[in-house]
Amino acid sequence: MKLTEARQQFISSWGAFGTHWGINRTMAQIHALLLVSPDPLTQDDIMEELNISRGNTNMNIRELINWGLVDRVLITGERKEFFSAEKDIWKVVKQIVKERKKRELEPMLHLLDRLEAVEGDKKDKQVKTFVDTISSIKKLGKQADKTLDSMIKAEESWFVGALMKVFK
Amino acid sequence: MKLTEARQQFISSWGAFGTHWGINRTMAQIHALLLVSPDPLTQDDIMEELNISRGNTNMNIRELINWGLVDRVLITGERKEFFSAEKDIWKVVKQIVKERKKRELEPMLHLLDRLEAVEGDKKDKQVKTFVDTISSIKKLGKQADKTLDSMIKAEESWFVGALMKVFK
DNA sequence: CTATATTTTCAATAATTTTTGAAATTTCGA
DNA sequence: TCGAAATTTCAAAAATTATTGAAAATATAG
Repeated sequence: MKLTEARQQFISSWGAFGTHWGINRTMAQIHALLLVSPDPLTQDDIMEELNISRGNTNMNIRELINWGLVDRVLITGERKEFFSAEKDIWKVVKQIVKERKKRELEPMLHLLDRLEAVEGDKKDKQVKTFVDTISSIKKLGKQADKTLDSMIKAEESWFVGALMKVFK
Repeated sequence: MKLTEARQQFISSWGAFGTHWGINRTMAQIHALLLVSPDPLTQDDIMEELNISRGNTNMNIRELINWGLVDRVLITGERKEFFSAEKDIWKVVKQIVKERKKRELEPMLHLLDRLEAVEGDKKDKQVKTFVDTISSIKKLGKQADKTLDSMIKAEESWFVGALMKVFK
């Protein structure tokens, strides 16, 4: 397979992959493009390569910057802004975990705290099932929260080596 | 907070949560409803409780059954089908991990295998960056794959206790 | 400061995904 | 086997989400 074709396949699959994870196709494609680009790209480079409009490109680049996955790069002598993606995949994963934990897991845990305190008699089957369900989700969620915190702090080499031993 | 309100909040939040994970709102809401229902429900119960159409209800129940999160339950003396959700949250998480691994991670790893074999001179910066990116994603992906395999086999009690020690 | 290049915004449009509801099919008791 | 109840299907409509493109805002060179 030729490089051009391989790049296209990667970009398109990364885009499709993203949609399964609540990330829009274009954002994932821009990310993929920057991942396989040795040098920083401008907005125009990205527009041209992916055949998307200026507005779309701009919005999604900014979103990637918000996620901490892409950086603005200043190149001396150039007026335009350049963009480059973090290439260390372990850092990328940790960054995504960190953001999603903050945006989704933590608010969910706070909600569960409030819901667990529902009024009513625990002998009522409805109440009991509700409280039991909420409690068990909360318990697992809190555990996941702690585990992810540790993961965010961990080194890849450590992760790759040590985790396998634990999970036997 | 009253039970009715708490249930509604849970169902609605679980639905919103799902949309961030590529699961449609209704499917997540049906799942939430079944999670907090002590007894199995019929399609009509679900339609009424969530105010959704018969077709929508039917399709999403079927999808939940495909995911292995909901079971058809036969109740003697009743003609209608009843549905109930797996209540053990650890089993639910393992089931979701198992399915997503099969549907998303594994195909992605196969693609990466093919893409890694791109033609071209590794001294070419474009080629080198491409291959390096693909390789590092593949490496982490394979590691995640193994780790998830072990997790799928693990007991919750073990997970909760032991994992924390590892992640310091 | 001015002119121009560049970036950002956002209302309108397009594309995609979800939902409906009625018709077709299947199931099962009598 | 028949007929009513239950389930499934799926084309059309609605809702949601993504994309465009042009105008506004901003930044910078001269």
